[in-house]
This record gives sequence, C-alpha cells and structure tokens, in this order.
Amino acid sequence: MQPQSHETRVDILKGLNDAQQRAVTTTDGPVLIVAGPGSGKTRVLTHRVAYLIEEHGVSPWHILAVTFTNKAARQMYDRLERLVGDDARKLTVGTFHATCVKILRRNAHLIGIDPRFTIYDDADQLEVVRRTLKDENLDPKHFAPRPILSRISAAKSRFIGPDEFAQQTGSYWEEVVARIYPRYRDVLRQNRALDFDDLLGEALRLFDEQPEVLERYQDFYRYTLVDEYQDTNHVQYRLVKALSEGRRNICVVGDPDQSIYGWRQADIRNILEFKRDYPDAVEIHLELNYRSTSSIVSAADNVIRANRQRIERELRTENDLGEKIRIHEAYDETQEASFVVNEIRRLVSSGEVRFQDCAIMYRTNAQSRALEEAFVRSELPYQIVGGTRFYDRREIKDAMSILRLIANPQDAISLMRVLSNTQLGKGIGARTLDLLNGWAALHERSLFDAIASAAGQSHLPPPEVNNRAANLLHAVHQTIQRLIDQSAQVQLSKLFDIAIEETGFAQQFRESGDPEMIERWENVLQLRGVLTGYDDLREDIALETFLEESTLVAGQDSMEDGENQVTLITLHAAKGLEFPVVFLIGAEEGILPHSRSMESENEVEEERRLFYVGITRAMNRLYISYAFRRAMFGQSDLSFRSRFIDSIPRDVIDAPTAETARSSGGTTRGPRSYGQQTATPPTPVSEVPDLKPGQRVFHSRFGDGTVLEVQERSGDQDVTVQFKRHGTKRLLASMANLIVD
DNA sequence: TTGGCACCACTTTTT
DNA sequence: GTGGTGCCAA
Repeated sequence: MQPQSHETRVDILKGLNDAQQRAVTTTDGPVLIVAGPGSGKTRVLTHRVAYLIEEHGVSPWHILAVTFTNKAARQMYDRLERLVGDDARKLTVGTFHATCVKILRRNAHLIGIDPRFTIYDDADQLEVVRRTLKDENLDPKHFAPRPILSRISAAKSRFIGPDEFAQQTGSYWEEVVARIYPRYRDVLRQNRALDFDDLLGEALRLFDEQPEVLERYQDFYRYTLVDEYQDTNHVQYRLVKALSEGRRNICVVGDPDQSIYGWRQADIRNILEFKRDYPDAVEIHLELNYRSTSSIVSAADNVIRANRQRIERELRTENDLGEKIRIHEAYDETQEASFVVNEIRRLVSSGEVRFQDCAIMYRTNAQSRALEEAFVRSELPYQIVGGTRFYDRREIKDAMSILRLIANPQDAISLMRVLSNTQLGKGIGARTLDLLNGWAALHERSLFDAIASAAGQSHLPPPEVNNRAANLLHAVHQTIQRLIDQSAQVQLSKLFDIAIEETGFAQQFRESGDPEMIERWENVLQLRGVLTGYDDLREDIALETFLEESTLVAGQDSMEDGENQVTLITLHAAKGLEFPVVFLIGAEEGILPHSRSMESENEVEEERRLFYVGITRAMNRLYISYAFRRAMFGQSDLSFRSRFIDSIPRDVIDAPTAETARSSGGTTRGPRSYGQQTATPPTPVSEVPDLKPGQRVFHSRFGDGTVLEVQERSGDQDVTVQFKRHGTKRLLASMANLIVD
C-alpha cells in the first residue's frame, strides 16, 4: 500500500473514543450528534464521510454536507482530501445559502424566477424597505426600517408569505409591516433579485411545487450531514427534511448550548425535537473535551449550568488544570486595549506563544476600534475578522454597484447607487428620478427600462422628462448598454477597468490629492486585484460567479490562517474556532449581556451561551476583562462587570481583585482598583475624603452611588454623585459625610 | 440640481 | 465618533 493512498477502516477509527467511533459508524438511519465544544466534532464529521465512502462504498457525489460558513466547508474539504484523496472533490460541501443558490440557478425558471437573479445583501434589503416606506408615505422616523426588515425576514424564515402574514397581525405596527411586506417582495421581483431568506425559501418552494425536482435531488444527495444544526431556522429544517425524506440517511450535529442565532430565527426546537421527527434516530453525545485545560472547561461548565432552559449535561475533560483564568478590570476601553496588547507582547516575547495563537473576542464590532488603535500604536500584527467588511466600504460598494448593474440592469438599487455616486448620474436630480420611478411604477417596468424609454429606446410612451435630462439619460443608457455588451467578451478585470472609466468613477479619485481619497482608491485597486482571480473563468460567467461569491462570504471567511498575527473577532464569528490564548473583553452589563437583550430571560440566556462560546474557544489561557467606564456614543459612562463572571468558580480564577467582588441587588460591582491606576488606600471614615470622579461612595440616606464630577471649591469639594436608587445629586463633601466604598 | 453645512439617531450579533 | 438626512444658497 502506498503511503498516499486511502486510510483503511482501522485508520479511520484510530484515535477516536467510543462515542466518536459510534458517531462515525452508525450509518443506517437518522443520527443526532450532540457535540460539546472541543469534543472532536469536525473530526467525527470528516471521518464519518470518509467511512461512508471507504467502508460503505458510497459514491462521494451522493454525499451532501452543509456547514455554517464557507471556511468550515473549505476546512472539511481539506481534511477529507487527506483522508480519501481526490474523491473529496466530488462531495458537495457548502453553506445552506450557497447550496440553495446552485439549486436555484439550475431550476428557478421552473417556479417563475429568472435564474440570473442578483442576491441582495442586508444593506440592499434595508434600502428596499426604505424606499417602500417612502412610497407608502410612512415616516421612517416613526417606522424604523431595520425592525420592519427583521420582521419580514422572520416571517420568511418561517415560510410565511405576505398574504398569510397579513392574516395574523397582532398590532398596528405589524399591520404596517403587512403593508410593506408585499411591496418589498414586488420590488425584489421587479429588480430580479432574491434576498438571503429567498435563497432558502425559494429553494423550498421549488421542492414543494416541483416534486420531480425534489426527487432528483433526493436521489442525488443520498446522505445528508448538517453541521451547527442548533442554528438552523424553520425553512432550513424543512429543506433538510425534504432532501432526506425516503432514504432518511440524515446526520445532524449540533450543540444546544452553543445556539447563538435565535435573533436570526434559528429555532432550537429543530435539534431538541429531532427525535420527535425521527423516532428511530440514534442520539450520540460527545462530552469529552480535548481542547481546553480543565480550568477553562470548569469555568465553561459552570457558566452554562446557570441557564434554566437547558438539557442537563456535563462537559468533561481529562486535560490538566493549566493556567488559571485571569480576570482583569481596566479603567476604560483604552486601558483595556493596552492591557491586552501588553499581555500579548509579554507572552510572545517570552517565547511561549506566537501572535497567531492569540485571539481577542468581543460582543459588538464597535469594540474593535479601541483595540485597533492600540495595535496600530504598538505595531503588533493583527487582523480584524468580519466587522466592517471590505465589501461594506463605501467606495467598494460603489464600484460593486457598477458591476452588479452590468450583471443585472433591472437592479434598481444598484442603478440608483451608480447614478448618485459616479459621474454618470451628474445632472440627473431628484425631479428626474421621481419621473422615471413614476413611469416605472405605472408601466410595471424597471428603472432601467424607464431610462431606455426616455432615451428613445422603447416603444412605450417615454417619461416626460425635459430635453436636457433626456440627453443625459440617453448617454447613461448607451454607456450601460455598452458595458453589458462587453461583459461577455472581455476578462473581468478588463471589464472593471472599462467600467470605472466610462462611468467616470475612477476620475473622482484621480483628481483628488486628498489622502483619504488615495486610500479609497487603493481599496478600489485591491478590489480589482480580487477580480483578476476570476480572469481565467469563461467571460460570460466570471462576473456572475464573482458577485455571488462576494455576497455569500461570511465574516469568518475573510480570516487569514497561517499569518502570524493576532485575531480580533466578534463572539458570533468566533464560533467553531479555537485559539491557545483568548481574551474575552467587555464583560460588562449592557454589553455582555447586551442591553438590548436584558429584558427577556430567553435573550439573556442566549447572551450567556455567547459568553460560553467565547470561553470554550480557549485552549490554554483565558483572560476576561471589563472596563470601569466605557465610551459609548462618544460619551463615557460607568460600567458594571457582567453577571456571567460570577458563575465562574473562584478556584479556577487567578485574580486577586476578584476576591473583593461581591453582589448587590442583582448588579455586581467591580473591585477597587481601576486598571493601571493604583487602588485608593482605605480612607478613615472620620476624615473628609478626597473625592475623584469614578469613586464608589456611600451616603447614609441615598445609599450607594458613584462620583460623576468633582469641583474644587475653597477647601471643600462640590461633588455630583449618581446614586443607584435616588438619581443624581450635588453635594458638598464636607457636609455629605460620604463614605468611600 | 448640487454641494455644503448642521443636526440627528444610532450601534447587537450575520448568511 | 459615525453616517445618514434635510435644509439652504448658488
């Protein structure tokens, strides 16, 4: 046997524990694998696929594996390539969305959808809602677009269309949504666009309405594996169910404790009730953690146990105790960032770890700013994963909208963007656009058709624009048409060059000496660099392929492995990853748990799971930090450490400061020392203490409070105190008899 | 019609 | 500290 050839059965099972082996070899019928963090889930999944191929002679093209991110898919390919060789390439491994796009591109015409659809991302969707609100004469101040979109998306995630939605509105606000929803759908249809929810929903509709198509896919994908099953929504659940009907060779893997996408309509019941749908399902639990030290596992286990809505189970490890968990209070977010940076510098210079072993995790993207500044100042290498993504930058969006317009001129959102952000739209103002949009609505045609008509390129009566506008529109139409004509003939990067010249997009950068514009231009060039990667593809599919891939990238997908740099990442995006050293920052009430989640117990429990996910990313060292005061909206406010920290057992914490922490009325307060400031020495009660902003004080009548402001006043102090129960008071220090806490 | 300026509300998390 | 919106003057 050659060393390169496939591993034998024995090899496939070698090194796996009993539960893992069962998870790999139980291949007849439905299987539910509940896999705790670090329990070798990915290993089990890949080995299971290899086992199917090697031991059961299943053809790899009959296997469908659905992952949460493209990165996870790629990782799975790579591992399988090592296990089964070239056969790996015949597998279908991808995200739900990517898989559905493929299915729809082939079959959407069967359910009345143009397969050349554009995919609308979150920003596009919001724009459609905004415009629809405007058309309906609703004030976006009173009816915020974001919640409306979320509600529509929630409905779509449960396969509820506009008509059904209208039947079950429970409030005036929902009635407004019910008015917007059908119009939203019509705009997308008009623009030949599908949003993220449609990719799943229309695929499901295809299966519903075209049983023979479903049968074909059922026959094709005979074995289905779904990773991160706890994060699937109702439509995804039904897709999986439909595909695996009949053969029932379905294997789902997940962990209810790591369900963190409830807000995206992930339905935890999918995993909890799997056995109701498949009564004969075999349930296998992987609970032995191979990833983390036992200190970290103990912290994680205790944190998650505090959740009430949970299936009781235990996370175990045979690993050593390792380093204790460090909990650090910083003065503010700047100090917090320096603490992290200094600590990383210290660890790396001791030779113990490399930069790439370290990750910093936070609840909200905004928190990355202070970190980034600290990293730039310290000149340590770092990467921000996700966050303000490359494709979210203004200039990139503008450049992309040109490409999207070429791929789909019906896409009015992109067209509007091009008109308002490139020289092409110069001279075409609100009045003209109103006329064009009115014409489009009247004739039920697209905005592009309206322009064509105004340019005399249509048999329909043209919109009543003035001569000057008509001339401009004629030029616009010609330019776009010319670009469309070229798109199937030149390489993608070449097309891009032509497009940014002809639309005058490039011009604005070249003329400006502004350093900010130069930086933006460099980003545009970077985008061009990405495009050259598609130059080898056939000209007629390169553009479409690029647009599709760039829309469906997940935050994690942009992560660079192998570079020696620190990773900055949100807790959500960090799911599924592991790092030897993890800094979990911003462990404060209002951030983690997030203030928007604090009203509902369900949501606080989800926040706790998020905290749990963060902890369990760490292999050897875990730092948890919080700030005493934190700037939000540019203003600095006081913070209190997160209640979640209290669930971590003392004996795994290495933080002298944590010893002094105690609870008061549900909110836990931090210890006395603030970051690099030294602790205030205990003040004798009899003296009038020297007060400083930030100090915790006690007043005999008003109770606990915090000093906000101090004004010196001829030997006395005029202090403003924020009391916990009695609001803000101004007091004279000599009279108030404040006791420094 | 455009561009500049002032004001505003906002920031969860993402395929 | 940001980005989007609205008003005004040219």
